[in-house]
Amino acid sequence: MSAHPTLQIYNTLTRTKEPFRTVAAGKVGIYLCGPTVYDKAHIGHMVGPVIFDCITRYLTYCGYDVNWVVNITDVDDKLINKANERGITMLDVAEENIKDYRDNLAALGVDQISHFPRATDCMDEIIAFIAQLIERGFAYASEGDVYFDVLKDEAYGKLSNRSVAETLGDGGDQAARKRSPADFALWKSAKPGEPSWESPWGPGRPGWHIECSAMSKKLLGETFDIHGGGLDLVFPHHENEIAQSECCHAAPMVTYWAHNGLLRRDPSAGKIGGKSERDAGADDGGGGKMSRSKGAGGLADLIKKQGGERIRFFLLRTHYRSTVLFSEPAIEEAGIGLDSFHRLFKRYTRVTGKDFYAIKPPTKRGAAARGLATPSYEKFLAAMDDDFNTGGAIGELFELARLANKYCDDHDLENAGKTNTAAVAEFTTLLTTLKELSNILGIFTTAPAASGGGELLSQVMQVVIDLRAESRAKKNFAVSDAIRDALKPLAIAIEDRAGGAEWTGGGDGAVDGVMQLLINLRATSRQSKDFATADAVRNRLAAIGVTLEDRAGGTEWTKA
RNA sequence: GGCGUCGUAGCCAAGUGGCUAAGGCAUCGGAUUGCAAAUCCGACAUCGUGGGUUCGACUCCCACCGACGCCUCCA
Repeated sequence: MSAHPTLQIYNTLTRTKEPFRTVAAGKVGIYLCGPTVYDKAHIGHMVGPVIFDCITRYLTYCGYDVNWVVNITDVDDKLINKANERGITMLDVAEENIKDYRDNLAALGVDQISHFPRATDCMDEIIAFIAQLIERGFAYASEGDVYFDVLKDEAYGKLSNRSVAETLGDGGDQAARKRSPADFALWKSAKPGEPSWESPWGPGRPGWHIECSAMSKKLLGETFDIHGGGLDLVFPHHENEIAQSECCHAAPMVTYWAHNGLLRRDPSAGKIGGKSERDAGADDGGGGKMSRSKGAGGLADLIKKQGGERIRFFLLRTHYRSTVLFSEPAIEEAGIGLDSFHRLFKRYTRVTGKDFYAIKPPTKRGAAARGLATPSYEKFLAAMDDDFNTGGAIGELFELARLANKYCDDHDLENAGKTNTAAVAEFTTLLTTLKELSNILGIFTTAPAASGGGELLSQVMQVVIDLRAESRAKKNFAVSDAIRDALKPLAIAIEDRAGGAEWTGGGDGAVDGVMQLLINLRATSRQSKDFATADAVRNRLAAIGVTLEDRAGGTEWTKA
């Protein structure tokens, strides 16, 4: 596959959208700055991985061979401090948080990463890189530290659009060792008791920026295609990376610098994990701010509560360069939209007897007969071509869902139209295209986890649905409606269909609730001398291994 | 202060120098349903304010107001 000229990518370096071209034909190298693993991840750490996962999927779909690297910074002051606080090693701190990070990525469906290098695994490359910078006159050793000589780099400041004069701070604690306050550390000498590595300049550890230059060179080469990260990394991190790599190689480091927007919790609270949160100190519960401790540990819990697909979908609704206001109600709202797709997938099964998640759509961009889906298909790709506009692309997914539902309605595919093979084929094409496009976004890749409550709930619900169907057949709507109403507080919804009722929802405690509903139904039936219904309840529960025992204080149920 | 980003309906959010400014949530009608749910159809925006450029701007330029980011660690 050759270049893809219709794709435009916004480049921070030029502050414009540019046509996409690659360093090597057909190949794309991507480097995304990953986390410093001194603590648990927060949702803001997922923005980059999710969008780059989509970018990788899309470029792969367009025929490129993508190599995507996400680094892990596992040596740093904060890790050392955290290890000391907790009385464990820096390595322990890193391992714990890397696991958390990777679990979170997996839950959000981020599975396209090719390499996951850790700074501590690349010490040789880092030291060699620093040595080369010294040799070429862009860095100098000073009292066991090594600094990058910013004044030697004429291009310094080009990414963040500032002059060296503007970057001059007070030089920090190590100012006395620097030639210029703007110089930054490539190697930091070890203080007593700190983890350290041997180097030509004495024992120490790498500065923050050098690992990315060394690791990207190792895995992607001196010049590669896309470098990503949060907008907050533009300066100083990425500016310094460019300085290091381009001075060392005398070649461009990256073609496109792509920075994602940051998450905020509240319109006035600043970015998540940002300054306003750190300054807030103890959690005062006010202002909608998320304290660092709460925010830092919250992602795994949030995923558990909301589900990874919802969070991914929520993040993808907005263009990646925008600021996103994050809140749980907003995620839940996104989930409501998602549910309408899940219902359509069940409808597909009712019509065709097949599983939506088992559909194998085309995996490469190209001409295929897409029938009624064609306009939306083209708009979807046009949106992705325009700087990976996932928000616009998702709009087309909803459009496809609407078309599919309408087609199903118009052709009565769940009933009489089921045998209309041409119509079913057209309907299938709509769903296949929906699968093809949602694969690019990495959503709807696997069926949602079964409702909480497990197998017993499914069995008991079947009993409830059967009983209700019989009531309806006898026009005994008082009973059938009472059942449906009683399920509502348990977060279980019933939908009546031509082929029988379907239920969704439930969760922890739902089994008890449903059982109580049946027990109550049996009691009221007995009161109204409807012994047929009362006995049916007991007998059918017995058939699934549940026995009812009437006691003085009420009826109890047990599962064999 | 310097350098940037942004301001589209009740909320979220695409997009365009000129036909009806996507889509989602919510709300209100209608079809359908025993009643619901689901689904479909329909209603719901003079695009922050004020100027300018233009035959024509929400889209380009300037100013102002407001929000946010970076300039120190940060995805």
